[in-house]
Amino acid sequence: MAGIKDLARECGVSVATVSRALNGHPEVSVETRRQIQQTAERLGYRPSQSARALVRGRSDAVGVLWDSGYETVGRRHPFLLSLLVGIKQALNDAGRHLILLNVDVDRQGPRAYLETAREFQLDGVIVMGLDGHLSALHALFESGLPCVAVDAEVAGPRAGCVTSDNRAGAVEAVRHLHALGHRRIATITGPVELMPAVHRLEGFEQAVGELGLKLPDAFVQNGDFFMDSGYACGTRLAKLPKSRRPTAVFVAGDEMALGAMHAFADAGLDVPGDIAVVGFDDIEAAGLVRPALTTVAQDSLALGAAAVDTLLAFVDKRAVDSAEATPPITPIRTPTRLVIRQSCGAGR
Amino acid sequence: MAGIKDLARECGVSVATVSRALNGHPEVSVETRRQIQQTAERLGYRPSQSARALVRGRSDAVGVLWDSGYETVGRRHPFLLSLLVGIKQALNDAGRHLILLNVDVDRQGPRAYLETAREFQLDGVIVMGLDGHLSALHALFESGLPCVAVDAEVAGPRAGCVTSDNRAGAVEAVRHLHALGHRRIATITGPVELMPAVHRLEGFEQAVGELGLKLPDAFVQNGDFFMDSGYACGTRLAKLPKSRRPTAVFVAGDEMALGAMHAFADAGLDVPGDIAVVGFDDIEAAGLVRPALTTVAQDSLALGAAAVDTLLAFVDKRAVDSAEATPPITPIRTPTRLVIRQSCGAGR
DNA sequence: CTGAAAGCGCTTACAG
DNA sequence: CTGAAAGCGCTTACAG
Repeated sequence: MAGIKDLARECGVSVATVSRALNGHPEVSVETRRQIQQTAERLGYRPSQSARALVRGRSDAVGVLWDSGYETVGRRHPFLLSLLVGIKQALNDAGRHLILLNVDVDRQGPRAYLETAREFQLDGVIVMGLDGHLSALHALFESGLPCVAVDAEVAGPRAGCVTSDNRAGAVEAVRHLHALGHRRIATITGPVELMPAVHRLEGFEQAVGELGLKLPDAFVQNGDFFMDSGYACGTRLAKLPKSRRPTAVFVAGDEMALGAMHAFADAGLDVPGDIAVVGFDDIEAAGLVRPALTTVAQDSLALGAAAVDTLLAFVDKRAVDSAEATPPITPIRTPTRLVIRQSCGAGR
Repeated sequence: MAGIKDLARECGVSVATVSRALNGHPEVSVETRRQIQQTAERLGYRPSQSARALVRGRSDAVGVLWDSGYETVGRRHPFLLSLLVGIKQALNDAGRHLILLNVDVDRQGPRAYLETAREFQLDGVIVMGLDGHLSALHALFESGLPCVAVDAEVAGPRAGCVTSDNRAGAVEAVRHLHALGHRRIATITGPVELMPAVHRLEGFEQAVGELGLKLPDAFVQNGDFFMDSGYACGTRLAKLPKSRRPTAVFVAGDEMALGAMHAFADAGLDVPGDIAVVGFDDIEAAGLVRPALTTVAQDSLALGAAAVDTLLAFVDKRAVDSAEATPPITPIRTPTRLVIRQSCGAGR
């Protein structure tokens, strides 16, 4: 309610001095600053964010772009929601708020993301749960507005990417299965157009190669990260004659892993007795099912923090030489952690 | 990039006319409006939200307040995240964006919620996952700023409350168990200071009473909505001598229900053979465990929509007679739906 | 139906 | 160290 004028009058100084005092400018005398701060506290004064953003040309707010596709089926992708919590926490620590953008590219045209960001004078945008290849995103990344994509490769003058270390996570999972004695290890992949799915598959193949294991074609089944596809892939694996059936499966996502476990149960296979299962993500359900799912946990808090740190680094680095060629972006990689439960036969 | 001046120059009209045309004022000639709209489209013009908010005194944005307590353990409360999706969808339909507020009452003082809302000139605030008794919330609700709490009773001149019909949901669950032949039905409650927990317990007691069932003290076990408490309560029920043990349990939250199911398994009891279980919420894991959990589903999309509708109704009704006594608020109730799976012994 | 002008609440050169 | 003034990009009475 109280504006800067009221505060200035109350303190007997000009609005300029109030502004300086509250924004930490060094020229203000200690005494004056203290009085202004106290009075501001007493009156419950808060500067109008609109006025501030208008005059400064920036809002100190960060936008989060979040695929409507996943939204509609919200509960289907619990990892994204955990990630949102991680992002929010990190933004909180940075003293910023978060705007959840509602952008409909189909209706508002291909520049909608960028236009919306400008409309709010956002400091930057974090993109999650979106396929990085979308042309509408290109306009955003190439605009020079700071942006960070989670789990998607992007290019642009002030664009970055953060992701879990999916390759290393997959390698660790396979090695774990190998250490438990498994030699016939299959995988169920995510959709191969998505970066995390690709990296998890690469890690799987790398580890299998390094360990000198055979990899028949049937051992690579393609899913889409959702449970039903895991069930379908699991059914196909279960149908293999016993001598050619894997004794363990690395599944690139927990929801698919749970689907596969159901398929195995329905096919009369015991998990982990007949077939061991390791998932990826560590969604809540992983710890709630029985046998509990061994899985490669993503650290959503760390990932959110990495996204925010990366973004704010771009924000600070305003004076980028925009003529300079955009370098290929190396994604920041957050470590994963193997959570051993029962589905691999090791825990208890 | 392009401001209203550029657009005005391009169209050969004044900025006032541009503003009117784009804001749908009726005085603008059809021809002029069309030209302005097309040019705006072509230039990718978007009005500055800051300038707009500053001059209009409102931002067209809605804030969401979300307890940091739950955040820290984010994954622990999947229902809140589903609800957030519901809210976002509804706000999307209303053409508004959503600001996720980061407010630290401990650090910023008891008026922090309200001050933050004013700072952003929010149209209103939706509060979720917070105990409505917090004194810091009182200041918010009583301020006259439109606000809606989900699952908490509140009072204030422009304050509302939405919730699932927890009583009816509980009644339906108990009747379902009764129809399956159960006569010894216990419950595991949520924390009794929270409205949903209270209503679910009331619904349970009401149904048990109407059906003429006995309710020994041991049949009401108090949990806290989290899994471990469900396990503890389940263990206590399992330890009852068989003749005094319930044959069915209505659990006021899915996470506790899953905990209870584990307790029963560990005690050598078969679900649903020895004891049937019905949960509440329908979190993702409910459909992923085996036996799959029968549960009273909350409709998070409908609940989010109800919250937004209620809030926007307050926003439109600016001219409230603030002298008028604040009426007790009747919460809007969203219907629940019993999802029958295997844990109650009915499905398959 | 349209334009010129005031003003929303701030921040920031520019003087002193 | 402080103040008077300009200006950020809009909307809206007020005239015409």
